[in-house]
Amino acid sequence: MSTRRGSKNSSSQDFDPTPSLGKTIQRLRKAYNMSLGDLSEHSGVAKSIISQIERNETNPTLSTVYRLSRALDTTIDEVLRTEGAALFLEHQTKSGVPILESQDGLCRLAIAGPLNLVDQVQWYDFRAKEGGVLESDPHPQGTVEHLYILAGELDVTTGEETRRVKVGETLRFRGDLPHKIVNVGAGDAHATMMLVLRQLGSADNSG
Amino acid sequence: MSTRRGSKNSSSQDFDPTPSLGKTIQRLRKAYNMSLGDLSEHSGVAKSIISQIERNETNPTLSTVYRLSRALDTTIDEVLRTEGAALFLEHQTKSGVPILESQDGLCRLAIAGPLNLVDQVQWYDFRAKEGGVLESDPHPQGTVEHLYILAGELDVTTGEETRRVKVGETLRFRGDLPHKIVNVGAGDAHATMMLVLRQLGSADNSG
DNA sequence: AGGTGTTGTTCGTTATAACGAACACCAGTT
DNA sequence: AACTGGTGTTCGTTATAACGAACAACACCT
Repeated sequence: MSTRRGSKNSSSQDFDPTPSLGKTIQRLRKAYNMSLGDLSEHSGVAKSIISQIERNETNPTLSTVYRLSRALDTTIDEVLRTEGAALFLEHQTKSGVPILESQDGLCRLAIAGPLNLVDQVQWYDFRAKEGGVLESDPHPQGTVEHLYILAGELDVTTGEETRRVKVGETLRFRGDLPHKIVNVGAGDAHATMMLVLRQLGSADNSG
Repeated sequence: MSTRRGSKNSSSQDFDPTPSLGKTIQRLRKAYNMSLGDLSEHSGVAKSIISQIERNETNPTLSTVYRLSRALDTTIDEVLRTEGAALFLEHQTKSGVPILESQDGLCRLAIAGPLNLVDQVQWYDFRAKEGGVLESDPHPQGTVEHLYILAGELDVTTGEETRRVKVGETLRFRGDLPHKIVNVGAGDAHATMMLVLRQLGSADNSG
């Protein structure tokens, strides 16, 4: 009944406490556009360990998970939460920040802006492979979305209207409606996306 | 103290990831009336380790925390949740099972019945030191509470009415009202308490 | 092509989490 | 009082989580 005796590949006896942990860490890391080295430096955890954790090859310590969680701006229990695997789009949250990522790798939306501004403005790096589609649920009322195309060609549909945008162009549209972005160009598409949230109080950023 | 050997910058990121973990584990263990040995056997974790975890003298592995969580009929999530320390009564939940315990040790309500019947009947071992008071919020509509006194003398107040019960007596009263049990005897009091929940559908124990 | 910087992985070493057995402690019993 | 069965703690050993450095795989330059 030894749990740890030969546990290398003995994944049968006591099944993985958190089968999704590795995947979750990796998803968050990528969503923040961090390399293993970045995350290592930022969290204080050796990158070799992070690599192993992501591949579920080790059985991390609480302190390790904790440090990673902090570096990823979330909490231990968020990270450990065994959420059902996402189908196409999944969105993590914590402070309401959507981190979108397509499972098949067609699209990725990575957080680019500073985390502490998350309540006012959210700033993403959007990349889509050929044919990639990103569908978004409506953001909060009053949200305005800006899209600046760095590469490729996109169709943006918001509400009933569709617009085509190319490299160098900027599109500004309502983010509080369901919207969809399709990479209609020949290769990869790349854009900077900014969400400006409606300011409610406006006086709340002290301290 | 240090998380590990000379860590990068052992400044702020080093504080205990889960200062409450040890306390939580211990509280749950005691609430289930388990000894370290019992929990060890039930969870597969060495009792020496459990002891150290409870005293926050080690930095457990996820798998360890996981096994403990399972044995305590809860999830890693619940166990790690940094809840504010309880004042007088605190109640853990998971499946709705109240585990009541007085911080100062005057009263303790320990789960006695099998966990899988938790939806139909909850069965506790109640102990109170001299002067101990247990106040309960109302249980779900239709709940009937039974109290069988094993030792001591208690005053039970439910709604507006108060009854005094002594050794050997049984009291049956509505549990869906706020109620209070006071140890009015000279020494410790001891009773078996059973909550019979109102059966709603009765067809829901498949899984 | 051959650097050059990046990525993630592998590898040997060290610190330590987990283990089991021995220990100390206390309450009940004879 | 000594004994007994239970509690929680300690102690030496073993397996391994975490580490850093060396490695490999890939892209991007010049």
